[in-house]
Amino acid sequence: MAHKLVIVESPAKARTIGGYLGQGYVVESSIGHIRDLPQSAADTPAKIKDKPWGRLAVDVDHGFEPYYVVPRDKRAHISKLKSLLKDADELYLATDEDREGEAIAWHLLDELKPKGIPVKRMVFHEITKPAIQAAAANPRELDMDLVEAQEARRILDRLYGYEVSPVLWKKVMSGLSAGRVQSVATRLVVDRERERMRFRLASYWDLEGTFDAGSKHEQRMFPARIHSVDGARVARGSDFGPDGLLKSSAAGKVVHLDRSRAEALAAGLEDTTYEVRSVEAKPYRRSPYAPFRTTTLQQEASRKLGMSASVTMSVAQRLYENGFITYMRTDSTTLSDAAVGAARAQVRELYGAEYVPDAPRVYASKVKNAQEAHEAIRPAGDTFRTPAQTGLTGEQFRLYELIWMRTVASQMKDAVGQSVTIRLGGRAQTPAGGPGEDVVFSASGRVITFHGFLKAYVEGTDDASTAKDDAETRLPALEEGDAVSAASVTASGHETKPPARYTEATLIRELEEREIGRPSTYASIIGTILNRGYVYKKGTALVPAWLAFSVIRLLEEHFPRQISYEFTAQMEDVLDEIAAGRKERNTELAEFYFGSGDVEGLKKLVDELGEIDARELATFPVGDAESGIHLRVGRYGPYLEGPDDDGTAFARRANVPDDLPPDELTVAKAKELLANPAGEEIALGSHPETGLEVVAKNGRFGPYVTEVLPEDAPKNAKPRTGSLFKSMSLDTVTLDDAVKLLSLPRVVGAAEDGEEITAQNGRYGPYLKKGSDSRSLASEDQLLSITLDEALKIYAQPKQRGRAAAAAPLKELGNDPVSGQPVVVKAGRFGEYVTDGEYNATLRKEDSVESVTIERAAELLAERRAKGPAKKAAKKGAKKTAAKKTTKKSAAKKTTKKAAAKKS
DNA sequence: CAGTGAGCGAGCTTCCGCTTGACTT
Repeated sequence: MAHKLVIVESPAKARTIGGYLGQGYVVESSIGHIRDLPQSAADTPAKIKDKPWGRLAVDVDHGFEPYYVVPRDKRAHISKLKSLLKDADELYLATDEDREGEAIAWHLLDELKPKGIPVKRMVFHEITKPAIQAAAANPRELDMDLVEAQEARRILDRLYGYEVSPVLWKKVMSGLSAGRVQSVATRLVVDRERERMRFRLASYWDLEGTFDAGSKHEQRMFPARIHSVDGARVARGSDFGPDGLLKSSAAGKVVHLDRSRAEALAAGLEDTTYEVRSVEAKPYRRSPYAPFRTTTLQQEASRKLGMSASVTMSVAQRLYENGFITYMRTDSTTLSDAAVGAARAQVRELYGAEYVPDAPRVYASKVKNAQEAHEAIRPAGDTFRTPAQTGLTGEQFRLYELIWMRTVASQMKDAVGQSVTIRLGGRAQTPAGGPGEDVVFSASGRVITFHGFLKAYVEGTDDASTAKDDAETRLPALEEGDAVSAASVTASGHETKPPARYTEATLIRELEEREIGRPSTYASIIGTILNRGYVYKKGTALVPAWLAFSVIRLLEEHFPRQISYEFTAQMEDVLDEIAAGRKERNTELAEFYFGSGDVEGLKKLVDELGEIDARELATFPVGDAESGIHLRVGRYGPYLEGPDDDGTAFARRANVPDDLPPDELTVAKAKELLANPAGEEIALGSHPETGLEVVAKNGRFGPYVTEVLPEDAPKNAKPRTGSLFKSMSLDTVTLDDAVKLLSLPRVVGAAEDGEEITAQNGRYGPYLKKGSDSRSLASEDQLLSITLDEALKIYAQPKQRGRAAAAAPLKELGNDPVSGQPVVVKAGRFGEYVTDGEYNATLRKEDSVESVTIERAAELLAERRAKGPAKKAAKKGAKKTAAKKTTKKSAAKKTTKKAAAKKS
């Protein structure tokens, strides 16, 4: 029997909706996007691979046409949808009503290609039976402007990521990445660390007193803090800037107490009695927090349950799939009518009718670019289950409880009370007993008379020193003119603190406020910058690695527009214009990529990067220039360079521990590190012949042994060194081993022509050397054991071309149909490959030595041949090769040439 | 960051946003 096929995005949603729509409908899910730009070279169709823009899969020269593929893991699912469509007499595309959802609907249409049946776009914002039935009855058309906006977003992100990342590979390190979102996230963390590094603390003092209101008062003792001296307010932390100086707004108006002044004042106040100068009472009122959206859930789960963003999301996913909560990736704080009713009913039941506001509370979204395709995150259903009724346990229980409490509290009355500020005045005495300064103390209190929502839910704080919303401080009921005595007055010192590092939760909140990233990606953004090594966690704090300083500096200097904090927000505005049909996708992409007017295009920036000095980029002064110390980010991590004992500039080096936060690398710390360079030295004993101390260390090229030269050795004398053999390790190496290693290079003997043959270890392993003629050895042990006879035998052989003893083929396949040459599979430096003697072709991911046949090999070789001979390919491939070789140095010429070639 | 001689077969890394997979006893 024919049915109507409804496609939504999520399987869990499909199940629920299926129940609401009933017979005649088949509800399936797309499981998110079904097509995308190819993610890697392996997924890129052969027909576009060789195009100049093949790597991008976007034809930048012809209308930015994207080339989409169905990812491997989605193919089976697409087949399933197609077969369901065969028996359908109507297709409803019911993906989310936002930019991405509209695009998914269009991709479904374009991929499934329904024939001769009506196709409708169905949208809803809450999953309740009436909402779904109404949506099915009132479909609309696909909004192609919205789809265009999504494509623009997708293509822009691709161009940004896939053009800028390779710049980093060339200039900083292979495998790095840049992107619209991750780079700004990294920049936030780096900028915060820079603030901390620039920060200078200020110290200031004040007086804290405990006062006694007298026996009439039930609440007798209360604390107060100094407020002013002779009418001038006493400086507090917020009066100081990050430079450690009083802010200009405070200068001249406040009095900055130092220790001696504060202590003198305290002493002068010993016998003082005070009078109440003023009592100021203000009503206190607090409204409930909005129901959870993705970011606020992540923050509270972090503060209260100690869950990382990714753990929170996976626990929430399980709750969602099992029908306990609504969808967890949302930027909306809206509750459906049913949810509001359920929350209010629950409030009445649990706390009583006096806690239920007269009218339901409505929460408008605070998020500017909110797409509002879903509800807030709340308990599922038309009536809420209490946590105890769910039968949940562990993390799921705790997260459900959090969501439930927050939702219920959001439909409760305000908390009300009073806040009171009391000022007490008294006169200090000078040491001589004369009248000193007039001193005012201030005490503040808060009393909550009706807790309202706070009874159910109090938001956590990121900073332990911040008072929670339900914190109360009671003060005695004093009146102006009352006399008060001090039980104690003490001077206390304080220091300003640098701005705190971001945590996962606070970084996510910052990104959301700046409209960067989406609910489905917040958790993974953190994962990306951690995985790339840009940032690491110290406790819950996110600390930037020096690598991030290098990368961000490059981006700031060469891609200022793209890395700006405003970039995404501006992009969102443009996308909205495209969605509204007021701007063109291609015009905007062209401006971004090729530039226009004042806007410099991305392509030009990338093409003209030749002059970037990678060394300069990775060098950071420690302290000011006078310190003579700088930090370098090398391939093996950060290291310091500073003056050696003779004062030679930057001659001494030392590693920087991986876990030393950048703001802790002070000049003093750097000097300490430079004074104790290198890693651990393992003393092996003294050399039986030279008497010199022999040590083993880990170095740039791996573990090695070396001698320690005496203090009085000539300055240019160099200690002998030798790499450990692969069979040895630092833990087990003996003095005996070390002596042998230090004896290398070993003179094996003289050849017939009188030239000396030596055996030594080198970059490519053990080898023999006779003048400029070298031969590889099979094993390191031969360095110590090979005899002159054996060496001469090796030299009697003609020099091996290529890899020394050509390894035996892994498999013989037969003859190639084209060249007629025998084809074999071999293992090489870059993996397994097939060769016919002239051409070599690496096996692809889908191939294996076992599975490869002569037919497959012929195919690979034919592909390889099509690219031309290895050496002749130099013309076309030279630039490519150059690019790779220059990873460590400069790629100046290569990029500009490429630019010229592409322009034509 | 210890300084050590060749010649030779590359291909790939990467973006942001949607959404769940899962090879086993």
